[in-house]
Amino acid sequence: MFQKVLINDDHDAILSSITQILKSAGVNVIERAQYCDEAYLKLKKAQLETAEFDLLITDLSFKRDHRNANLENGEDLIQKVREDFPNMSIIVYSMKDQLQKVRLLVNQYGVNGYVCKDRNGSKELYEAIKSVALGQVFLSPQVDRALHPNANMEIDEFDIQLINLLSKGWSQDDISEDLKTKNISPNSLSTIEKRLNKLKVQFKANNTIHLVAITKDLGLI
Amino acid sequence: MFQKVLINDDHDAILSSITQILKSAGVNVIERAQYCDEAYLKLKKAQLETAEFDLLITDLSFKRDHRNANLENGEDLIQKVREDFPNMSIIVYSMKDQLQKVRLLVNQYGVNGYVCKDRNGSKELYEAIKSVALGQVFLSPQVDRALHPNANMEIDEFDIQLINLLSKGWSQDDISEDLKTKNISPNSLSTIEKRLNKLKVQFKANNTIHLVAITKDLGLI
DNA sequence: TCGGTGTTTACGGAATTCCGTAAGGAACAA
DNA sequence: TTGTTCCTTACGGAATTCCGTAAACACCGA
Repeated sequence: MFQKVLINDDHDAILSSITQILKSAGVNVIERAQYCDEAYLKLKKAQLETAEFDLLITDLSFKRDHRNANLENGEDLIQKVREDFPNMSIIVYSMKDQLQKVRLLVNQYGVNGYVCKDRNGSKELYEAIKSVALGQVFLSPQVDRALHPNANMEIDEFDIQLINLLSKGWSQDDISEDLKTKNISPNSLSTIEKRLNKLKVQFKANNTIHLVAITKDLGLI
Repeated sequence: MFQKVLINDDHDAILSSITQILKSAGVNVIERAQYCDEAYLKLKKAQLETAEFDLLITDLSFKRDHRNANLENGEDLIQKVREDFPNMSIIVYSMKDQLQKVRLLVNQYGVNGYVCKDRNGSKELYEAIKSVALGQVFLSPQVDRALHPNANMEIDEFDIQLINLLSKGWSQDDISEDLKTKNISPNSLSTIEKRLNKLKVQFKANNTIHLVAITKDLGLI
């Protein structure tokens, strides 16, 4: 079992809950953070004192407050942690259940577990901690199929970026021009329209506004 | 202090946390629900047994799952509870911190407290329970100004509904026609355009897509 | 090399949205 | 009553998006 664990979540209620779970799993040293910057500093400090953490449990979404944050969300933190502590285990404990996001975290950042904060979140987190301690990867059942890309729709980075820019107020023409200046292909207005049409069919969207709203709900952007 | 309290939240971790808080506030009888329908049934059952609850603490957002829900979210539940149990105290304990939503809940549904699940959510919930027990209305500091409408932008229910329908894929013309059949005024395409223009200025949106994306991020829709 | 397939690009007309101008009407104070 | 203000409605041209057709091009297996 893990010896020293850092938990990072902005809700005090969740921190208490995770602490309970860790204790019942047999973890002795538990530290808490409520900001990603704070979490990172604690990890660094432990490293200097050669008493490193061996597990990080973190949320993804953090509410901003008056402080200005360097690492704004869990994804930023995970990216940084993976650079500096490649051997540390990471479990994500989040409300998000978007396959896209899970896949990114597991495949790109190599997180070891992904648990959905949910009706049974506590129980699943307990299982995740035990599994990850044994060197396995744990995914909540709801997002398990994230890593089995078979049954999944084909939408690539270009599509995501497209919708993302639209949601930021860019016109289709803006996007086309921008891609041309950056020499990124495809970049024609025509292709952008075609891609959007494909996406509208896939997501059963009546128009572009609808498409953006749907994908926002899905957490794709 | 309250005698019998029902808590309703879909996260088991949060339920445990609230239970702890209630115990430390001196509440003896605590029941839990993880679905709005379940909560409503428990309230009704208690009424039949003439052992009514005197406080309901509920979340607003509930994840759907395989069950089909009658009451889909906390707002539905509160509306129903206010009809059937006009004297019951209600505290909302939610992630949402949108003034619009808070104002609606307090003014229209007469909820007695609104606590933001937050870095200090547990502490505030404890205070809220004590205040509401004394007959006061408690609002988290973050949303306190919701009831002081002075510094707030003027967006009415019509505006919200407008953006909401747009996000569901309706065209401006669709909306106009629908309003006409329902004899709701204003309903002209022209006014819809004008309202949208005003909103775009207010939210610094470049176009309608942008507007929908922004208001979705703000939780207005 | 030759089709077949799929993607990118171009183009044009239809539909919709955008945006300014202006008239009609209700509320209100002088 | 009159004038002011605010909201609603109407209209028209410009801009943008929507949608179908079709050509250009790359990739790949036969």
